[in-house]
Amino acid sequence: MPPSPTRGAPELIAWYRAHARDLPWRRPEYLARYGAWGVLVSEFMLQQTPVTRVIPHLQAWLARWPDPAALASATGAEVLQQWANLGYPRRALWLHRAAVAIRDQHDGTTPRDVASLLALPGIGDYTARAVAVFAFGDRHPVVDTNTRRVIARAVHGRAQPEPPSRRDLDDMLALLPDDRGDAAIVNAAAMELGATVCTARTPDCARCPLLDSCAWRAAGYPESEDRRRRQARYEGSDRQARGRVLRALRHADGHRLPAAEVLADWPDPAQRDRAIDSLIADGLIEAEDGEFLLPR
DNA sequence: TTCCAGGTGG
DNA sequence: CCACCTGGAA
Repeated sequence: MPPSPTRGAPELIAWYRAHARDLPWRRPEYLARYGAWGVLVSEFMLQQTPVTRVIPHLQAWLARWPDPAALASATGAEVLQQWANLGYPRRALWLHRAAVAIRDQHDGTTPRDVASLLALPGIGDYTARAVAVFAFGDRHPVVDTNTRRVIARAVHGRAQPEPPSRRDLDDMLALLPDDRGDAAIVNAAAMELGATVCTARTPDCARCPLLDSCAWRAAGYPESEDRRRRQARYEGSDRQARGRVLRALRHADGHRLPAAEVLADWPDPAQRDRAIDSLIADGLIEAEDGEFLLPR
C-alpha cells in the first residue's frame, strides 16, 4: 500500500514547534526587518557552511547592507572583506551580483517566483525554493542534504540517500500538506530533523518523531554501502593556496600587495601561479601595476 | 592527523 | 563528475 500523501507531516509539525532551534533567521523580528532579502542572505551564507559560523557574520552583514540596493552599491573589495573567513568567497561575489540584478531587474525587490530566483547568480534548486517558501510562504519542496537523508530513511528504508536527483523534489512534495503554512513547516522540519536527530553518523532515533512510521526502522536498520568519495586533503591544496591569497589581501592596507609578496613562501611556485590565475579568472582578485588587489 | 559539513556551477 | 573554503570534531 502506498504511503498516504501527508504521512508523517503532523508529527513533523508538532516536533518542529516544540524542538526547532532558535535561529536568527527564524525569528519574526528578523523577517519583519529584513524581509525576503534577509532570508536570501542567510541562505547564501548557509550554503556549505555550519550554522554556528554563519550567525555572527550574518548580523554584521545585514547591519551594513540591510537591503539589495545597499549591497549593490558596495565594491567587490568591501564585499570580500565583510565575507571574511566564511569560506567559498565566490559566494560573496555571487551575492553581490544577485543584489545588482535585483536592483536593476526587479526594482530592488527580491523576486518571489522560483524561476526568477533560479536566474540569479549563486542561487540553485535549494536556495530558490528556500526563499520562495521561508520568505514568501509559497508551497514548494525544499530539499537539502539533511532532507535527503531523512527521506532516504523514513520513506525508502535506506541508511543513506541515493545521489541527488530531481526525484528528491518529488519525494518531498509528496510529504507536503496542502496548507502552505504547514507545508513550509514540514520543509523546515525535515531539514531540522536531519540536522539535529537523524544525523549522518549517529542518529538519535529515540528522539525521532517519525519513529513509529520509519521505513528504515521497520526494515531493521539495514546498512548501505558507503559511496561517499573521500574528501580531498586541504593542506597543500589549490584551495588552501587561494584561501591564503585572499586572506592576505583582506588584511593588507588598501587591500593590495606587491605581486612578489603574495604567497612568497608557498613551496610550490607552479601551484601558487595556478591559484592566482584562477582567482583572477573568478574575479576574486585583480592584477595592476605589479600588485594584486581585491576587486573594485 | 584525519575527517567532516555542505549547495552551485562548470 | 569535480572544484570550491574553513575550523571544529573525532
